[in-house]
Order: sequence, then structure tokens, then C-alpha cells
Amino acid sequence: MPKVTETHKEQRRQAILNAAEQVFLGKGYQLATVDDIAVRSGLSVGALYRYFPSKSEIMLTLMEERLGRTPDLLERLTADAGGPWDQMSRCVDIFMLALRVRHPSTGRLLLVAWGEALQDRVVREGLLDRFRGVVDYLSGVIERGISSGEFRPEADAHVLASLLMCLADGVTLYWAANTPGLELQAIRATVMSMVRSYLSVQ
Amino acid sequence: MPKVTETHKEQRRQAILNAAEQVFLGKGYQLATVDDIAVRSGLSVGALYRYFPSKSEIMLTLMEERLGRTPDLLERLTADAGGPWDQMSRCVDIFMLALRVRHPSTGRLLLVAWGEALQDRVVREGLLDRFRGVVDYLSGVIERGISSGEFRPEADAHVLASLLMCLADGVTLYWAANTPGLELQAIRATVMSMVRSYLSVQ
DNA sequence: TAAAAAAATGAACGCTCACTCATTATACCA
DNA sequence: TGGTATAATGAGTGAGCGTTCATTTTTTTA
Repeated sequence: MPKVTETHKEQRRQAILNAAEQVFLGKGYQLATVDDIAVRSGLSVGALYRYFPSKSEIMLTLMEERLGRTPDLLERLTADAGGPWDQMSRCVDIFMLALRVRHPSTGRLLLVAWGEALQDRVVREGLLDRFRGVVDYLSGVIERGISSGEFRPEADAHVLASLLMCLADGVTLYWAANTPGLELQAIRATVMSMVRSYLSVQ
Repeated sequence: MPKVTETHKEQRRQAILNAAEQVFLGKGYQLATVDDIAVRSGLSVGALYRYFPSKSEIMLTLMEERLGRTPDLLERLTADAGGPWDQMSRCVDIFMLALRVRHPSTGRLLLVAWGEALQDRVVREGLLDRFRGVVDYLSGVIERGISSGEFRPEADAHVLASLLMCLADGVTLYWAANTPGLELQAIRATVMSMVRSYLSVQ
């Protein structure tokens, strides 16, 4: 029996996911055909269906594995920060700039996901989970800053966190749509300056 | 000849657009069928095609007539403001709250539009036009505030305007997706507070 | 090396849906 | 009221695409 190794099967799976991501980013979920994905991953349609039961399952897996981990990623990259201020500024930096530079496809995948959100309940819930995850983490950071006396006690952690999340995704979408005149650097600096003045004691 | 009156024809046209908007908001553009739209507008498919040459043209018309006018609307609603501060605060209010309450479908239509942006060049360009229109108007408001000495001269009008636009649309999208725990009132207040401290002289 | 089991193939199927067009209904005019 | 030009109808068409499955290829074991 050619019961091929587990890693080989995992490689195929990832190849399919990579191909699907490329195709989805190129023409969107609806216009992408299973054939497109198969060709790009170097497999036949039939083989592809041995790894994923349907086209939509491919999309959902992409969301889980490449978008849903945003909260974890944010946490990992900012956990070793020197304190609330440093942590805050790194969060803003990652969300407004670093992710665009280092993982550009993530931003475009977000655009694809929003495109499907209206028609697919599961995609929508995936986006909302991601929202909740990020907001919870940011809220925690802000609350710790308040507790330690470094942030203004009247600040509303949850509201500021939601606001930043909405802003980050808004920027990401327009960035992913190639909006002319969208200066990520300048936006990041301005956001940080506003957050600083909002959170500063007095 | 029953050369029906021009207003009658316009009524039919609007009926189709209204029906299409309802259907699109309900299941998204791709899942909506021309039949859905026809049934909801009380016409047959054939009749519908006497008013619009294709399904996508209906979508584009909706975008132009119900989303593309956002800059004009913003201008009309804030032109009579008492000064830059009042104008700024009204812009924020309209974008973060009033539009959601008074014209809820506009926000949801934005979600539909973003859904098509990736697959349809014209839709994408419509969104970018709207972005440019709003940003230009907001930039003007800020620049006037700087000129009159009421806003801090170091403030970057274009960057702040882009930032607010991204934030507004980010909030709108999550609102349109029924995100739990998204408090528009509180977000508006916090944004305004941040903008105030950012633009204040000193 | 032969047999067996898993993996891969891709033509075919069936379904959906945007769009068409021959036909019918309707509103206006003389 | 009859004639006519426009409006409306909706069954039909054809193309596209997700999914299946009978067949072939490949890999491993005995």
C-alpha cells in the first residue's frame, strides 16, 4: 500500500491552500474555480477533493489558519514589551504597518473574507471571532496600563480597543484595494500620537 | 402608442433598484438572482432587462446613486456649521452614528460593495472615488481650521482625513456585520475626544 | 517481482442562473 | 373603438462550474 507519509500529505494540503490563496486573491472567491485551484497546485480536481470536501471548506480553512490566528500573532509579537506604552505602540505598529509589509497576503485575504461575509455565515463568524480576539487582547493591554497608573483611569479600554480594531481593518481594506495616497507610515504615526494624548494621565 | 410617461418609467426603475438593494443586502450580490430582483420588484425578468442591461449594471447604478453621493451628503449636512470645530464634530457624528441610524441600508450596501470590490474593477473604483471624495472634503475642513488658527498648524490634514475615513468604514463594516459589543455612541465620543486633543493648539 | 491498496486522473453529470425572444397584454391616439 | 407602437411575459437556451466516479497510475509490502 502506498500509504504515503503523513508529511507528504500535509505538503499537498498546504500546496492546495497556497494555490487557493493565490487564486482567491487574484479574482475573489466567487470567480475562482476549483479547476483554477487544482491547476495552480499541480493536482487534478479529483485529487483535490481527496483533501477538501468542498470549495467553501478550502476558504474556511484558509480563514482559520491564516486569518484567525491574528490575535495569537499579536500577542506573541508584543508579549515581551517593556511596559504598557511600549506594548501599545507595538500593537499599533504591527496592525498599521508591519503586517502590510511582512505578510501582505493576510491583508488581501481579509478583503476576500469580507467579500464572503455577507453570503456565508461561517465566514462572518470567523471575522467576528477574530475581532473579539484582538479586542480582548488590546483591552487587556489598556487595562493593565490603567491599573499600573500609566494610562488615564477614565479611558474606556473596550471602546478604544474596538476603535483601533475597526481602524486597522479599515486601513487594511483600503490598502488591499490599492487606494492611491494612503500613507501607512504617516497614518501609524498619527494614530500613535492620538492614542498617546488620549491615554496620557492628565 | 402606450409610450408611458417618463415619471412612470422612473418609478419602475426605482422599484427595481429598491428591490435589488433589498435582495443584495439579504444574500449578497453573488447569491442574489435576477429572478429574485424581478419578483421583488413585481416585474418579470424580461421587463427588468428593458431597464437594465445586466445584473452588474444594477449593482453599479446602486453604488453610484446610493453610495457615491456620500461626499455630497456630508457636505450638505455640515456646510452650515458654525466653524471648523463644529464642522469637524458634525462630520464625525454623521459618519460614526447618524448614518447608521438614519440610513442603515447605506452601511450594509457598503458591505455588499466591498464584497464585490475584488472581483469587479468598476465597483472597486467606485469605492476609491468615494474615498477620495470624502477625504478631499475632510481635508478641506481641517485645512480651513488650520488657516484660521483654530487647529494646530503641524496637523497633517490629508493623513487625518484618510485615517478618519478608514475608521468610519471599518466601523461601518463591523456594524453591518452585526458585531456584538460595538457601541457606536461610545466610539463616536472617543474619536471626537481624540481628534480634539490632536487638533487643539498646544 | 507480483499483488494490493492507496492516490490521482479527468471526462461526464447535473444544476444553477444570466440572459433572450416569440408571444401576449396594455395604453394611447385618431 | 380599432389600430399601433410600446411594454411586459416567462419558458427556453446555453454556458459555467462544483462535484462525482470509473479508470489508470503509483507506491509499498510480501
